[in-house]
Amino acid sequence: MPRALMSKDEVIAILVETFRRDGYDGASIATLSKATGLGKSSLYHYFPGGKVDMATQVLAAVQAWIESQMVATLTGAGTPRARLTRTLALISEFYDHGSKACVVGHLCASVDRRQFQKPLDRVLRTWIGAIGALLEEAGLPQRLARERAEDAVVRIQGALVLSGGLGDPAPFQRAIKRLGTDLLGDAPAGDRTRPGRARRPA
Amino acid sequence: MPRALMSKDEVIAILVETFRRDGYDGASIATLSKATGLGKSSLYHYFPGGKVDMATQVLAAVQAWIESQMVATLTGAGTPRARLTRTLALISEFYDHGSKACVVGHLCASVDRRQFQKPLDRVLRTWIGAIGALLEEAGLPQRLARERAEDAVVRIQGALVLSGGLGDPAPFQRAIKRLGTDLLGDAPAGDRTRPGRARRPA
DNA sequence: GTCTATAATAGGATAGAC
DNA sequence: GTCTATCCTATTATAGAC
Repeated sequence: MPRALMSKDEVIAILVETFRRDGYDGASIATLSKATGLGKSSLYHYFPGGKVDMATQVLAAVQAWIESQMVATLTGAGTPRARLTRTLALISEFYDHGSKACVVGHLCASVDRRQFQKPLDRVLRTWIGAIGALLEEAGLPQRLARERAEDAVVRIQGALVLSGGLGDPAPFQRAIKRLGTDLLGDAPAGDRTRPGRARRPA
Repeated sequence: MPRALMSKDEVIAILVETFRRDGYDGASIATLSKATGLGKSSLYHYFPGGKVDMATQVLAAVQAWIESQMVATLTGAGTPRARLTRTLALISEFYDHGSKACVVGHLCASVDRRQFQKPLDRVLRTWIGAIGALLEEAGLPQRLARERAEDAVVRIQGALVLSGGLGDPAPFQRAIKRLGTDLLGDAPAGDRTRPGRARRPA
């Protein structure tokens, strides 16, 4: 029996890249076969459930990435402000500064989304929760922290949609910049509670 | 020769609904045929260029809708604040308060998006421009008005992605609420310049 | 674990009758 | 303008050899 040409993790990494480029509905088995360099049968060996199975395992990989990389950055050394800045840089890097789409966003919009609803839910809630925890640690009341964390993910997803549609990464880059100034502001989004502060953190 | 069963506008309206439900890549000609009640050949009569043609004409319809309905609301009677509130209500209604996706967002993420890049660009820029014009009229400096208008569209798109992924309209509803308090705030998003104001407009 | 081959279906698009 | 019938390709998925 032939040895594996690549690890399953490597296969999944290529699936992520292909799904984020073509979308879930836009990527066919043939596309994914070419991208991975594996024949269709090899793909079905790894993912007996076909595309739904692939999406499920892709989501598990994203879940693991968030729980390691992103959480590590959010809970690492330095002030909350510094950690937030590093997290935004990590996120920006992850999306190639706005020129690559989000696999999670594509899965959210896919026809089959209900078939992997649970892991999709989990990824989104983990992501929002991780950012929310940092904001709370930074002193924001829980309710506000959670709301702003949701807003952060909303803006990242929306900015990627806009940048994708315009074929221009600038909207994404502006959104990341805005998050750097908005998330740790001392007032609820929309409420203004303190006098003139420049946008630079302390 | 048989008479038209429905006007082209009616056909396009059904295409919009089908694309927003299944996505552009997720909707097949057969799907669209069933949804409209027209045979494939009838669809190709209206849209000789197939799905790309459909998307182009759908975008033209959205363009017309924004230039009439949305602009009418944004430039109608009342204070900028009142008009913004009415516009957000209009938008919320349009997305069925978060339970229906955005056809423009789906087109932004589609594989064929470059084939209707121009009308897609135009719709997005018109949309952002219309909101920006109101914010400017309300007294915001042009640069800030344009940035916040972009942020508004970003947040609407992102919230629809999130609500779609979670199967829960609540994130969208919260995003609309946040826009009601954020867009006309007297400081740049992220800057805080005035003391304690409640979120209710004057 | 990987491949080629193949089945069965769904997809996009067209022809031609009415 | 609409339909049925059809074409051809692509697609999903499986079978079976190695």
